[in-house]
Amino acid sequence: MPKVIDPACAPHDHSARPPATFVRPGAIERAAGIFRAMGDAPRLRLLALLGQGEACVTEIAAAAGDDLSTISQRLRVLRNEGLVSRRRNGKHILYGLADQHVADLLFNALAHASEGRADLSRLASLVPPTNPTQE
Amino acid sequence: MPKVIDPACAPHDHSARPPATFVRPGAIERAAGIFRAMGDAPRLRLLALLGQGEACVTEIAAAAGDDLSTISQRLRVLRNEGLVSRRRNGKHILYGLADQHVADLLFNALAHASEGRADLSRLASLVPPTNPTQE
DNA sequence: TTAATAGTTGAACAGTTGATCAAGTGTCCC
DNA sequence: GGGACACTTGATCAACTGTTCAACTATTAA
Repeated sequence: MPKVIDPACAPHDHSARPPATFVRPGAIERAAGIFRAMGDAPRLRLLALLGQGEACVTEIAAAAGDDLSTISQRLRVLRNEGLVSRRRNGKHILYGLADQHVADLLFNALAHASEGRADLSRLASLVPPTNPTQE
Repeated sequence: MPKVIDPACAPHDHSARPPATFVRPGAIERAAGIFRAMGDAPRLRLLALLGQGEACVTEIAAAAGDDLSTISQRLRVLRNEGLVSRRRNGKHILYGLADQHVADLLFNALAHASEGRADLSRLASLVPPTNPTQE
């Protein structure tokens, strides 16, 4: 039997550790908000769609097979966390990913989610290296 | 007033777009699960703590000022999504970040959350380039 | 102005989730 | 074995979240 070197909670000291507030508390809360907004499959699918380019609400609703109102509510959540951009074009309102950071986050997560069982090269097309929201 | 070039939903065609299933559906669901697990401030703070190195439950509970049971429940959620590693050391169970991917995700999110108003150099110490769970 | 299209917002309801407590398992030491 | 310590698990309950429906605002075209 492998004897444990230290009887207690060995290699690290039990009390001489810097407090959890190593990173400013506000950042944690904001990051959690961002994750919470992305932590819903329909909403994440919506973001993935926007990763392919801008789209108006009607278009998104058609692609998702959902109600306009439902899509609008989902977009509101994403917008509240600053994850999507919004601009008007006539009668339509075009949504897109807010910035490259969001695209990176999305890509990273999908890469992790597909780890070891899907070819990541397919994911690359989701978020091209150039800015997805060209203007 | 700037006249709109196209009367309808201009620059992109309204129906000639590949379906949202550009990335396999399972990956979206898993990624959403990961985000959901990280989308809670106490849980994210816990992950940030583990980013500094392994820790046992008692230690985490002390740092967070929370109940053992509460911490255990939070760890269960994170473990269900494969975000943390677990190994026994005598009476204690040491938790850590599951892999570098999780660390990257964490770092990326905190970087985005602090965008433009905090120096990111501080965050770098949270997730060192070397693997945080040395064995 | 009126009608039609496009989207947002508020309320209500069902489903989910997180904290807490009590009871359980596993490991160490005597 | 027995007791102490270190967790885990199941149940309960309050709080939150997502969807739906109805009513509302905004833009365009006639």
